[in-house]
Formats: sequence, C-alpha cells, structure tokens
Amino acid sequence: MAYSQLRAEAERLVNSAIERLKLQYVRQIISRTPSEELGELSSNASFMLSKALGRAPYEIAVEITNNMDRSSFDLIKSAEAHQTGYINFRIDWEKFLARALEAIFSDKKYGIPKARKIKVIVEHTSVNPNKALHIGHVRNVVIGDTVARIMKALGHDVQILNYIDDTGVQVADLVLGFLHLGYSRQAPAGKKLDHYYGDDVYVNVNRAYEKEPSLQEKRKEITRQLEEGYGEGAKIAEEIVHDVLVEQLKTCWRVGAEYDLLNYESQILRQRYWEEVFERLKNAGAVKLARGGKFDGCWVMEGGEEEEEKVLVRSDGTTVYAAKDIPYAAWKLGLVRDRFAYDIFTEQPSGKRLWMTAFDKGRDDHPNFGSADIAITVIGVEQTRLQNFVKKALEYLGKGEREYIHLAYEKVALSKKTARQLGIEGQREFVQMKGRTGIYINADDVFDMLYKKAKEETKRRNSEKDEQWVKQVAEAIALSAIRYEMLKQDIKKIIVFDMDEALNLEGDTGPYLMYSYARAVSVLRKANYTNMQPIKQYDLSDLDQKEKELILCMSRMEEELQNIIDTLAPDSLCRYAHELATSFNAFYERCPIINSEYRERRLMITEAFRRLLAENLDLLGIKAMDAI
RNA sequence: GGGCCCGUGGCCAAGCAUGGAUUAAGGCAUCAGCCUCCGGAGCUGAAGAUCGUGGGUUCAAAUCCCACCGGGCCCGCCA
Repeated sequence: MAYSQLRAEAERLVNSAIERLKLQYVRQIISRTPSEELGELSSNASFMLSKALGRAPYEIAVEITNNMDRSSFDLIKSAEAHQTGYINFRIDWEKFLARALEAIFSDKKYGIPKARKIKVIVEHTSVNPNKALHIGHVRNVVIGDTVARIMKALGHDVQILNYIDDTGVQVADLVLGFLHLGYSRQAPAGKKLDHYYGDDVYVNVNRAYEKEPSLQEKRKEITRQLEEGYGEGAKIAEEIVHDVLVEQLKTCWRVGAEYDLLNYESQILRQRYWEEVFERLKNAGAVKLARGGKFDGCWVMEGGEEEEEKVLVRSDGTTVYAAKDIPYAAWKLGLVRDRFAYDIFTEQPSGKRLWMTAFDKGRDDHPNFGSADIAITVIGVEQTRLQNFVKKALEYLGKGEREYIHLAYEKVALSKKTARQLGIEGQREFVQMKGRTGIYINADDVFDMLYKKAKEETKRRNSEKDEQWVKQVAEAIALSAIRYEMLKQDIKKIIVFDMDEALNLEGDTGPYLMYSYARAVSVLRKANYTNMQPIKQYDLSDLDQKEKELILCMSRMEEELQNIIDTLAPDSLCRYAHELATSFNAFYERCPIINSEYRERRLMITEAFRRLLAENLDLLGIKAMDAI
C-alpha cells in the first residue's frame, strides 16, 4: 500500500506542476532509480514532453521541478532534475518507514490486492490415468495449484478440477494388455502401481502394436466399450483408472496440490452434454453439415480468416477429441445445467474431501460444482489451436475470451546429460519426454532423490534433532525445491530439466527461501521478540541503506501481486519472493539486529519480513518452517 | 508452405508490455575473501556479454518495425 502511495504522490507532483506551467498532459512512468545516489523514484515525464515541445528534457525537468508545490510533499522529501532529464525523488524515510510498517502490521493479508469475489474454476493435472506422473506433468500441477492458491488468497470461491480421460486410447492400451497380452494387474513387489502400469505395461503394449498391427482392431473395440460403458473392457477400465488415480494423487499431494473434483470423461459422455451443446451450436449457426469435399458428411465449425474449418463430428457420427472439450467447458461456465451425480472419491491429507462425478446415484451433500465466472485451464501450449476452437464455440453459447482462459505452458525436456544417465542418446541439446516410448523421468523418482539429498543435508546441520523431525523437514525442502524449480521459469519457455542442477539446494531455489525464513525466525526467537509497541515509540532515524532497500521491497508486494494476477505469471511470484529474501539476507549481513542501538526497530523490520515471506511462501505452496 | 513461441556471458536466465540514467539483474560452475558476534542452504568481491544476424524508425534500441538464420510447437474424419 505504501509503495503505491509513493508513486501516486510523485505522479501528482509532476502533473500539477505541468498543469501550472500549462504544458500538455503526458503519460509518465514512475520507476525505481538504478542507484540510491539518484534518489529512489524517478519520472520520465520530461522525455515524454520533450518530443512534443521540441525542447531538451533537462530544461523541462528543471522547469517542472521548480514549479512543484513543496508544501504538499508527504512521503516524498525532495525532487530534483537530473542532467539526463529524469526528475528524481527522494523518500522521507522516517515517514515512509512508519507508514509501511503500520500497513504491514495492521493487515493480516498485507499485499493481497482487493478484488470483487467471483467463482473461479482452475483445472490442472489431467494426466491420462494409465501411468505415473513424469516431471513434465509436475509443471502443470504446480502452475495450476499456484494459480489456485493466488485466487483463493484474493478471496475468490475456487474449485480445483482434475479431468480424468477414462475413455481414451491410453486406458484402452492397458485394458488390452491385461485382456489379450497376459500382463498381471499386480505390480511387482516394491514398485508403485502407476509406475508399473506406465513404465512396463503401457510401453510394452505400444511396442506390441508395431509387431502385431492386428491388435489395433482390438483396441478399437475396447475404446468403444469404454465410451459406451459396457462389457468387460469398461469394467476393467473402471478399476484400473481408480487404482492409478489413487497412486497419481499421492504424487500430487506430495507436491502440495489438492483438488475438489475429479471429472470423468465417461460421465460427460453419459450425461449427454455434447448432444445438448451440439443442438445449440447448430441453432446458433456455429456448425454446419459439410457436403462434398474432403469433409463430406461431417459436421464442421468455421475456422475464421486463415483457419481451415474444423471437424467436430465425423461422418460416422462419432465426435472428435476437441468436441469433447466443448461441453465440459460449457459446464464449467454454467452454460449447461449440471446433471452430474457426485460421490466422494477419498479424503485428502488436509482432511479436505475429494469428490468425483459418480457412476451411479451419488450423494446429495455435495458442493455446487461448475457454473463459474471464470475457468482457467492449464494445458500445454501445443493445444492452443484446439483451445481456441473451444473458445470460439463458447462464444456462440454466450461466453468466451474473457471467461475461458487457456493457461498455456511449455514442456519440460530432459537435458542431454540427464537423458544419457537414463540410457537415452540424443543428438540435440535436449530430449523431449514421451510417455508412450518410455522416454521420461518419473516425478516420484525426482522427488525421492531430492528428499534423500535434503535429508542428508538436514541431518548434517541438525545432529541433535530426532529422525521424525528430520524427515518432515526434508520432505518440505524437497517440495520447495521441486515447486520453485517448476515455477521460476517463464511459462512460455521449455524447461530443460537436469537432475544434477535440480539437486542443487543453493542459490535461486526454494530452500533458499525456506532458509531465509528460518533465519528470521531464529533471530526473533533469540531476541525473545514477542510484541511490538506503537510505531511512534521507535527510533526510526539513521536507516541503513540495506534497511531502506528491504522496506522498499516489502512495500511493493501489492503492486507485484497485482501484476502477477493480471498476467497469470507465477515466475514473477518466485522472483519477488526471492528478492524479498535477498534483501533480508543483505540487511542481516550488514546490520546487527540484536546487539544494536536500533534493536527494536530492526526486530520489527525482521518480523515484518517474516510475515510477508510467509504470505509469499503460502502462495507458492512452500511450507514456512521455523527451522530447517 | 501457413501460423504461434523462443534465441541475452561456459551453462541457466531477468529485463522487452510503457525505448532513456548503464557499467545489461540474479543463479550455477570457476577463482579470492568473510563464523571471538543474531543460522555459512548465507554474504562480499574477481573474472566472464558482438543482447541470433542484417537493415529501419528515433536525439536515444536488448526493448519498436521489417527481413533473414537457428530451435520448438501447431496446421488429422488420432487422442
């Protein structure tokens, strides 16, 4: 809050001077200066005016600065024109510090922007229920979970969905393996069921297709059974989907994600949502029956300017993959009436119930699912074109661009080195993961290795602590490492995953944040810091540069979060949390806290930092532990 | 062929929306320092950059425009 006040004040000072000088209004940007000698904030207004007036920026800056109403300075102490043309402002630090700390301590949710409450659906994970999550899936889970956490912090009503494609060919492949190729349904001792199904059965069934193409026919028949819900195939599928989900969820929980609802594709089909939506699309003129040409007999949707039309219903009457997404999206936004029955799938570690769309009557005491104001779906960037078709179809039904958000993320690939360690030789700089061919690294394995490393480190540093404590801490550290690693990079860029780098717990990592938090807690504990007095009673003079930087950084939280919400860019959240921690560590190194004449003030700053970092860690899904 | 995205030190990467202060953040790796003092998963410093290439716009370009090069993805009556 305090930071936006600062900016607003600087902006106002410049604008009123411009008005007084009868110059034209310009859109200025208030930004931070590159170094403290220049002050803290600067305006580029004179550059903007320079072009219009045909005069040197410096001249204009001087004029503006001379015409400021100095009596209205509040948080700003001084303004001066710099040779380059910038107008630089210095902060009245005592005032600003008092104001900033008051804001932090008076607000339990400091830095969280205020928002009108809406209902938000976030769909993520949605891994085919025939295998274990690999490290690429974790990127999806963590992005989705973090977005959901941010939405919850804003006070929105958030429902987290995991879409279960239980009728697709991937499940059919497993069914075929069990029915026709003699694979056992039991995992070998010591192997997680989802690993066994994915690593062994699924991969080998796909190899078998190459040797025996006739199996394809069998797969087709099984797929039909799954879609229509009959026969032995459907029965086995229901069981294996359940069993795999149980295992997949353990992995998701381990990285800190929980859900509200598992939404089965089979139920969407059986509730005949598509039929309803299809009728409405026909009536709206969105789809038409193609006559002649290569799409003869298909129902197609117009593609737009340079886009080819898209088949939604094949000439044999079956729907394509993309068409299955439309009714689901329509349901999310309340464009079709909710007809699902719901049942409880399980209870999650936090105690929260996990619901599923039920195969039978279900129960009545379920929450109202669907009908959200906004639906955010975390899906790979490669599906952008299809998602745009979904969006387009929704527009015909009354919603679209603004309500249906495809949060597109790039893949996780394996580094050359890590691929080689797995026995995969690639010519390229990185190797794409592929479930079908067995080229991937399982999330559980990565987590286990991180856990092992974290446990060794924790043990070494805390020899007096018991095993139980060490395990708990190591688990939290592994979680922080994996989440931060998956979040810190631009969502649009491929992450080249390297096992050795991932195992590094130093530098720009999750454990660094946890360490900084524990350090602050430790200082406060050692100082016996309990409660603060009114801020007026503190000595706020002689601030060290590092104190100033930390305070300024803390005061920026709301602005940073607003930007993160507007852009749905979790990497910015990592960067801000990291900057907070870095500022604190710099302050810690330079300024004695406990044995200082400014002890009380510095403890208060430390406590403010602790609170803010805790909030940020919470958004990131990282556990703030008092000691690690 | 058409469309979208990416290209910044040895490696990873921020900045690009809204062009300016510069010496282009930060991390990994390398080298040199820092625990009589609050947690060394830390801090300080050194070294390391034609911001893919070439044009253009501008007083000013990593940032805007155009072309090209390299990499990835999408363009199925597959899912």
